[in-house]
Amino acid sequence: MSSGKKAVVRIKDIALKAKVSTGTVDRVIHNRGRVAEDVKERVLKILKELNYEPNIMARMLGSKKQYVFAALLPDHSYDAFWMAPKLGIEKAEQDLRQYGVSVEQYVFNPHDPQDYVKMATKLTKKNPDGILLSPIYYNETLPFFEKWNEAKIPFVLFNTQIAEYDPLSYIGQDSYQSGLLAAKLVHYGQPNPCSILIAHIDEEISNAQHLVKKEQGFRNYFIQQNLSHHYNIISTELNRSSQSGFIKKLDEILESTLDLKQIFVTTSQAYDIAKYLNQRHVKNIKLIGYDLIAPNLYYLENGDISFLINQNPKGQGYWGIYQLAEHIVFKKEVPILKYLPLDVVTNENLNYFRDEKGSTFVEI
Amino acid sequence: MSSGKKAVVRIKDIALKAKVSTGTVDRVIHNRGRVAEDVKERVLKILKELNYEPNIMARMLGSKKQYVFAALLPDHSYDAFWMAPKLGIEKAEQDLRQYGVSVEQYVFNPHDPQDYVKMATKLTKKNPDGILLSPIYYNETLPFFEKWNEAKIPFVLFNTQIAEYDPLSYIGQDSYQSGLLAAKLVHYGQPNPCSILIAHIDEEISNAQHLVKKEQGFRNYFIQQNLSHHYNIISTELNRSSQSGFIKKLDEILESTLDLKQIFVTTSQAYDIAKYLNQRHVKNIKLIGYDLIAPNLYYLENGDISFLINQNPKGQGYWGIYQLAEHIVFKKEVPILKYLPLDVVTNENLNYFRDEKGSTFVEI
DNA sequence: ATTCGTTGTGTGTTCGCACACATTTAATAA
DNA sequence: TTATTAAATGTGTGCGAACACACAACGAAT
Repeated sequence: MSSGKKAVVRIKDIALKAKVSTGTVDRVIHNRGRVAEDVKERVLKILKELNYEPNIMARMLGSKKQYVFAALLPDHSYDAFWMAPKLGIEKAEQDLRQYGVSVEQYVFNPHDPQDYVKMATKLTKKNPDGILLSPIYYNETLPFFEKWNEAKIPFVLFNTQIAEYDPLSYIGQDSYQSGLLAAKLVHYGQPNPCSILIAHIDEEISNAQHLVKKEQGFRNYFIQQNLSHHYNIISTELNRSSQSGFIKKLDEILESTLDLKQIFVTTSQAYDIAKYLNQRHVKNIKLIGYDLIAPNLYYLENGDISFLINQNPKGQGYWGIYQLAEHIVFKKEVPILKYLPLDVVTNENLNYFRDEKGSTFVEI
Repeated sequence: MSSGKKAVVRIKDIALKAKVSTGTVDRVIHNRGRVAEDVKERVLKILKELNYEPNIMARMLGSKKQYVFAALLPDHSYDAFWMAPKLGIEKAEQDLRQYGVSVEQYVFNPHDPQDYVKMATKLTKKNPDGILLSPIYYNETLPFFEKWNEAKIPFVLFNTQIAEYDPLSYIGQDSYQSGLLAAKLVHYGQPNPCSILIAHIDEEISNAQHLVKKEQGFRNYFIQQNLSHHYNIISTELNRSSQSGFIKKLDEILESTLDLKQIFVTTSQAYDIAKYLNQRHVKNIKLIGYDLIAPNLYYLENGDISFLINQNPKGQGYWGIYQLAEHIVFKKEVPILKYLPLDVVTNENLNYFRDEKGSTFVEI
């Protein structure tokens, strides 16, 4: 049952009780100095005694302070995955507009580290109040972390984690755990011995730590379940830059692996495997992939992809900006790590994860 | 790139553009009358044109209005499921406290319709500003809907839907769709012909429309996929009031259905089936159930339950109160129907749905 | 003795909205 | 015509915090 009529304490009440003016109380609260030591003590004591909490509405109202956040993220025209974070960022911007928050987006070509550096430099020059970024280039990112730390600009990472140079927080998925989850789904759908393919598409595995973790999680599931001998797990890196090379490599794998029953695609390109399997009229291989982008949804709906694991990319963008605001605008504490849930999406529950009416799901 | 310094539109701006005073604009906005028709039109047009949105901070600041909401829900000591909505309600209350919102909880014994009526009556006497309830008794609820409609108290339903007597909104899951989802999971894990059991536990199917819908969805999946001939789907109602009767009935089913491979429990008592299967040392039957309550999690973790479908009960409570506030406090429009996502939960992604640190997932 | 600077303190204004109150305009009755 | 009233519109104030500014007191330097 809720508590009664808890009289709200105002600065005025504090001032009255301490026999000073509101200005003095204000100076004490904000530690602006110019208050006699004994008076300060007295006010501080009463502040704590009456459990004063500032009225956020009033605080926000008065100050016309504008906060400019910067978001550094890949251009979605190169990879549709990045559309969703962008939408999340824009939704957060809209929700926070009345608190004086605006977000400037700095978009780079995800295949060009130099462009990444260029945009990061440009962003830094603007000296924003907070930064949200997906640091897909490790080495190129570190110097900026140093700069931002020096300039005391808090930054939040999403989608890709770099633990060094403490960010304000990281928002994204737990890649290892998501590998475990994929393995569970594979195992559940394929209890009998067979071969399983892990496919990394269009990414240099040496440069993409999160894919390595996915694979580790996937393989470890079977080890933990004492099923290593049941399954023959192979992994490959595919590259779509050459369409014929892509197909040839898959042809080779299918020819040499007759009992292949499942393919786990660690990136968002499961649809390209589905397309290939369709072309080759292969029917008995099941597919699990990532991300609810349009081409994936097409194959999910007609059953060629069994499951998609949703990384909630829109939530990542939204929550990233929101975390910045929580810290900078509302001056609240924020968790350093914010893992978003691993959503198992099938044709049957797709509608609730799909971004139709501009809604998405995030943590409260 | 984000839009520039879009100056926020104030009543003053509207007034200026419409060549009237702020008072007139105010009257138009709040529909207080006493405005000439043509002026009203003009202001309305500009309002829409400039996309005016009231500044919530300023609005809240001025009025020290207190809102009291009432929540009518079953006592969680009878059924652990109801703990989560309660937590959600309390979290929403906390989040909304600074807008003057408080929530009074009216808790009833879910096995006693009279207690339900008693608490509903008590609640109604308090004349709250809004009501959130789970109307588990259809007939007993209708008269209250009428009363509340007369008294113009908006009410929001959660978990159980009653479409008549339009509520402000309904928050919960789509039972039919969730049956479809369960069927998909069953089918995926059991591609070969077998028998499947649908078990309704501790509920009169005649009095629980949502269970019927779950079964319909489940069965229709196989019909839609042209798999009816592959699977022998049987359903049963079990009652735990007699432990021996419960076991005897299950014994009979298992004896007479040798190829039983999957059991779909439509209620939150999958753990009791898991317990039974353990006692009988049955290993090759897979289980799918609902709700992340402790005993279910136990069996999910040790693998006896394959999947749990999460109904996001905490989110239902949270969002229910939040909807009321959106409508009553913030005077925004709210969707009549709010389906929460159907979460597929396994041991591998459980942690993100579990309510550990007081967090839960809801739509933004 | 005056001027200055420093420290401590109080006052007044602003933010956008809601609502009470004041004033103007138009319509109608005497 | 003027008085009376209703309708239409304008003005003013408070909400609580933040912050600019005013001002008093006092010692030090000129």
